[in-house]
Amino acid sequence: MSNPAERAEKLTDALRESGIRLTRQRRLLLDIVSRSDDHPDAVELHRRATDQMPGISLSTVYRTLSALEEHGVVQRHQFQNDTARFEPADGAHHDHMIDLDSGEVVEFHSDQIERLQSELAAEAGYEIVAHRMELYVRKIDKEG
Amino acid sequence: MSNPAERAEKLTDALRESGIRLTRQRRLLLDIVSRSDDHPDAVELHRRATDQMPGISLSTVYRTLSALEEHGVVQRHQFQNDTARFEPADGAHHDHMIDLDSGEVVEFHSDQIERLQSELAAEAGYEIVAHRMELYVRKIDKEG
DNA sequence: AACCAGTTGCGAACGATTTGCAAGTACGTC
DNA sequence: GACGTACTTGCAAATCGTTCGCAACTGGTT
Ligand SMILES: [Mn+2]
Ligand SMILES: [Mn+2]
Ligand SMILES: [Zn+2]
Ligand SMILES: [Zn+2]
Repeated sequence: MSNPAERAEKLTDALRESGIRLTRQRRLLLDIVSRSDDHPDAVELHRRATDQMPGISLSTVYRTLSALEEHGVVQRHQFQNDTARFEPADGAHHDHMIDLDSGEVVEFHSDQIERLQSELAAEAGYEIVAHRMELYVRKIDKEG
Repeated sequence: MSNPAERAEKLTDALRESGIRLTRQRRLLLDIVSRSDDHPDAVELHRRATDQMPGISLSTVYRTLSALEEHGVVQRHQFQNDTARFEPADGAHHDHMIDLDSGEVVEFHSDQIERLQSELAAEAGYEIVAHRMELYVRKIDKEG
């Protein structure tokens, strides 16, 4: 939908309008998260941030990620037995497959599943506020 | 599939065969979990166990639940922002809807979704080892 | 009845995340 | 461009669900 640079810019604009104070730390983290496509966790984001801002604290990373999440520009995912992972929240909704061997996270989407989920909820008298679907997978072995 | 009594008995048999030692604490917890249909967490199970065995420790509850999980007679679920919840693992696979207002957990199953999940994984070159699907829902408001 | 590896209760440790607080800073106002 | 203040930061300590070390205990076997 957008390259990392405009993605970060778009998110910065969204933030400025929401009245949140744009500190150096927040700008940096927003930029780093926007450019990431690998669902990093807080410690990894702190590591990346430290390259450009040596003194930044892990607390600030956590606080900033929570703030960015509240303002809807970042999404948090809590996969099984793992630390929370983050990604920019600009794209369309999608779910995740986690490769158990490599740890790689693959994104996917199925309109059909989403529709069925809504129907099943409706049948039970509910509307869906949020959902989570994760497939823990292994590469299919092509060898004999 | 089975009433709580035979359910507990069936699970006890499965355990005995697996060589695990059947202590009073394990028998009690196995019985309590088998009779539960509300996905209790460790603290709640400890509370229920204490009624019949005042001295039982929370550590033992946690250790026992892990043991029962390893032996395949109990299943653990980690819903969003919540402690781990447990249920007997004798029935067929199902997924969960969590009522955000009441906390109630509703079970559901869709062959069609399960099939689509496998197809999507296969398309990406993967086979599913495990998956998790949770719908966080609210009762549909019938009022104007 | 004796044996002993597995299990328990207790308290301490763990680890990811959050929080209190004093010092620092963004940003609207003059 | 400096000022004032409410918001933010870095640090260290707290939190909290869960796990772990260890000495005492016990299930199941001989
Ligand atoms: Mn993603
Ligand atoms: Mn269930
Ligand atoms: Zn989805
Ligand atoms: Zn399922």
